Amino acid sequence: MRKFKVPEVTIFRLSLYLRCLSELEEEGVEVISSAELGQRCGINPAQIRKDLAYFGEFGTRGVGYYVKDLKEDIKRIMGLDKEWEVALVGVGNLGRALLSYQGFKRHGFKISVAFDKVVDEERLSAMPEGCTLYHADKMVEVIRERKIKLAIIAVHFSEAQKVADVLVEAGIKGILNFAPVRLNVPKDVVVRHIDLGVELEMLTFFLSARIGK
Amino acid sequence: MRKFKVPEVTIFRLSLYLRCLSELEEEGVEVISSAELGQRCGINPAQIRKDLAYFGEFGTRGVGYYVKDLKEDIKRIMGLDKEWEVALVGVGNLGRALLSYQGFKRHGFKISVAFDKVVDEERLSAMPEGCTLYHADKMVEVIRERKIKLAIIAVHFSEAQKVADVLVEAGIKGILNFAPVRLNVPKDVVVRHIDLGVELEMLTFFLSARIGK
DNA sequence: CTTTTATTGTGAATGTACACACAATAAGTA
DNA sequence: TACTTATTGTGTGTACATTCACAATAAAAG
Ligand SMILES: NC(=O)c1ccc[n+]([C@@H]2O[C@H](COP(=O)([O-])OP(=O)(O)OC[C@H]3O[C@@H](n4cnc5c(N)ncnc54)[C@H](O)[C@@H]3O)[C@@H](O)[C@H]2O)c1
Ligand SMILES: NC(=O)c1ccc[n+]([C@@H]2O[C@H](COP(=O)([O-])OP(=O)(O)OC[C@H]3O[C@@H](n4cnc5c(N)ncnc54)[C@H](O)[C@@H]3O)[C@@H](O)[C@H]2O)c1
Repeated sequence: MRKFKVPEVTIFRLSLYLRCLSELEEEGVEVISSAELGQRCGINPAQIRKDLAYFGEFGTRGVGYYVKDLKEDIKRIMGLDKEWEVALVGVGNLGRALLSYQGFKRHGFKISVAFDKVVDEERLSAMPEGCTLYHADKMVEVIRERKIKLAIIAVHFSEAQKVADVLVEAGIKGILNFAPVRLNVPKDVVVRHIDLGVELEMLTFFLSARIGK
Repeated sequence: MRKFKVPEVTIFRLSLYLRCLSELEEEGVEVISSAELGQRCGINPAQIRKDLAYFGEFGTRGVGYYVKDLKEDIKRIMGLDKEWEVALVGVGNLGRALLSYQGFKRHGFKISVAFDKVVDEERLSAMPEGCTLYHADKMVEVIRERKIKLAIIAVHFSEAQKVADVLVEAGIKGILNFAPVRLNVPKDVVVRHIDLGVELEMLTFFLSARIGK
């Protein structure tokens, strides 16, 4: 599909461009130059053009980019031209917050199944419309059956690797992991870590360096 | 303080090394080579040595690094040799999950005050021991009084920039932002964004690219 | 149809990060 | 003390990412 290797930061930025384009569309802007777009999302215009160039030519010289078209193009590039079902594992404090998060929908994601090793009234009552809670034993069966490819891990860190292994067995290909552990998975499975400890520590580094300077 | 510019990824990795060293210490390992440490956290040994070299010489040639010492050194480098108080703004679904998160303590962070524009029984009952909930109007006053420098933003995205402005006024120097908005702050304030939408979209890109290939 | 204008797409230059490979050196051993 | 061994700290080359700068070109104006 792709001819050349695309840097990971480029994908990250495409996602930013997409959000920005959605906002522009809502504001009724129809055409935008890389210069203006760059201003809005704090990125060098040449960078934007280079990023897009990995995937083709989307602009019109002398004019700029048609907001609606570029948005559709980036969505297609990122595989966002369809809805993605997501499986959530771990319906604890964090899991319940994620279940109630409305932001996923806007991006085209839907948590349609959740798993926990405890299935009680407290957890069942946290399930929103259109999402079913299963016991963790059902993971492989349900995920295979529904052909779900994306999962979120929100269990205690001591369980995270075990859960990841089961998810891989069930055919999951992308994992968003909130547990503070680097997961070990086959290389056809992509993992992204969200690590609050690390993020806060990076903040204190910059603060200390600044104050100490 | 620092002579040369340190890359951001280096800081990120220091935090990983730190976690790994804590684990090693618990396992009773006293000395470790960059080769072994690299193996454990999936990073090239030369990279580890380069990262450390930004800040001095911590190892012993022919031997390796003393786990306890290196851990203390990295903690000091990152400003983690003291406890940091953190202010949380927004005690909604996400905010409550964060309040109940035990992981912060291990890193030396403590959410000691929380703010919301709604102060009701539901939110008050979510406050753990040692953390007080105030009305959002009190932000500047309380944060100044307690000299808090770190804050977490967990309010609706439409409120995030306003909240950030108030936090800056109150003297906050580091912000962890969960709202899907790029915050505008003075350049002596550091912001880290946690953006679930972007993370999930990056996953779908890699999945689509792989499936389409 | 030709000229002007604006803005893309991209080669080349610069800057940054990574990995290799080895000299420097500390500790252990004879 | 001299020799051996292990492993760090770092100079150097390579790969990757960003920015600059401009030729290519589409649309608008004359
Ligand atoms: N709470 C937060 O704000 C927060 C923030 C960042 C990271 N995290 C991380 O997210 C993870 C979850 O945090 P939490 O606060 O929700 O914890 P929690 O203890 O409230 O919830 C964990 C849930 O996972 C379930 N579980 C445990 N093992 C399981 C298994 N093998 N299979 C299925 N379900 C299982 C438990 O029954 C529980 O419902 C932890 O690793 C934590 O470090 C939490
Ligand atoms: N819920 C999640 O799992 C999740 C995940 C990722 C990101 N986010 C983001 O985190 C933010 C919070 O999400 P949530 O689900 O907790 O929303 P929420 O609506 O449950 O909570 C928001 C809270 O902020 C308070 N608030 C609003 N404006 C305020 C202000 N100006 N000052 C003080 N308090 C204010 C509200 O009273 C409410 O208690 C959102 O921006 C969301 O996009 C949430």
